[in-house]
Amino acid sequence: MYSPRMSTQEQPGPRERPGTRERLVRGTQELLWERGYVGTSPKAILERADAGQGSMYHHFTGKSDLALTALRRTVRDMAEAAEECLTGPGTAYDRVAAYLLRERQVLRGCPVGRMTQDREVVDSPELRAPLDEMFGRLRERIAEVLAEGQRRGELAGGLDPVACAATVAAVVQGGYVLARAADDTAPFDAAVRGVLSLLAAQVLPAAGLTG
Amino acid sequence: MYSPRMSTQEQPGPRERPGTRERLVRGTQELLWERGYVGTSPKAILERADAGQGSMYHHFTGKSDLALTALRRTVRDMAEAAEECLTGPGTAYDRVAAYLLRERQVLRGCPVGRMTQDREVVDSPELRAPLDEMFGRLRERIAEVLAEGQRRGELAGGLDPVACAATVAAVVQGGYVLARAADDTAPFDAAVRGVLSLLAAQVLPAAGLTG
DNA sequence: GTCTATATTAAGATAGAC
DNA sequence: GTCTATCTTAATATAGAC
Repeated sequence: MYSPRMSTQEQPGPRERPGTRERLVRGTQELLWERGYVGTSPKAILERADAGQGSMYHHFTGKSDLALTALRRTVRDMAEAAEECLTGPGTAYDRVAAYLLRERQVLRGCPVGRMTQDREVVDSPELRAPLDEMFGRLRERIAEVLAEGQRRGELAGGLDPVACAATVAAVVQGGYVLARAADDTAPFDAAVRGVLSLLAAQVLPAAGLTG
Repeated sequence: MYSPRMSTQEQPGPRERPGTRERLVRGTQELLWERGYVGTSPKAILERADAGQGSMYHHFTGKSDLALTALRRTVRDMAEAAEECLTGPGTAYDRVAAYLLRERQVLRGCPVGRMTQDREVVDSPELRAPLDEMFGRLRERIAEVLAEGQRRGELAGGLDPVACAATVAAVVQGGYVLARAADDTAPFDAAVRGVLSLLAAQVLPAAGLTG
């Protein structure tokens, strides 16, 4: 029974038009990023996905169900991008810097962080869970990288990996806020530059020159 | 012609019930904080202010006009609170620490920063202006405090006051995001602790012991 | 200045045909 | 699986009485 439709795990390449369900998810991802949960109406989703009312309520129980699916997808994508920076080559400082300096659409804000400003999202344990897990995991990974840097003698022993990991994650999220308020990426870049200079002061001299 | 009504600059004490206009502004401040701009309906405002439709459209041209008034008020209040910390006693580090550690309702988020996630706010030059001015002024003031600390020999000369000021402001705004995602104030506190420890490493030893 | 209608559009979901 | 009604409630604003 061949079918051109892909499974529910559909991940088509850019060449062919995705199925209706996939278009609904992707359209919702975009709209949640642009307008948040309250600002995203089923009507707007259907228009963007080029689908009818019936399709949405066939594949999902309603707006919150669809939003949950979209949010999980977005979180997965963001977590992968962060992990790539943090597992890259170089010292602990290099890897944290790679995360801080990675390409971002700063004025559009963070697709995940944005959701924390939505009452209906944070008030729903199900919708908040993906956010919680992503930011929790992110802070853990940064803390691990920093702690590893200490063990390798790259970073000062006095540095608190858990606290500084939260600082690094907060600088990114807060940088988005400052940039959007200014309608200018400069505050984001300045905030990143500032925390990097403070971290650089924790880098021990000549640690790698023994090899 | 005596009238019990106060002027348009009404600032009544806590004892007497404010006028209708004032109740509308305060109710809108609360709702914008809780639900953002899109999530705040005229109906909800009127219920909270215990006013009728007519009152709102008598005092204001509509939702955006009332929101602008409320937003300006909120911004003014926040700016005053920040300024109080930054002009307080002690070293530059002490004053920045006072700002970072001041009492906040972390899980409710920042009433000003929250607005940057609202499409209709950042897309409106008029509504975005108060946010822009407040965060711009905040970063300026922190930068001034840090630069003054350098001149006084309290802080390392290598520190970049403008960049680090953005970092400090971003840590607060990002701390809110992380805390709301976790439904726990711990990430906020950790982020503040982290940036304070990094700043403490920039404090020059024994600067004040010469007196 | 404040109130109660009223109007218009959208949000969010359901029913049932195809 | 998808479509087009249809439904109910809310958002936002106007009109005009008091």
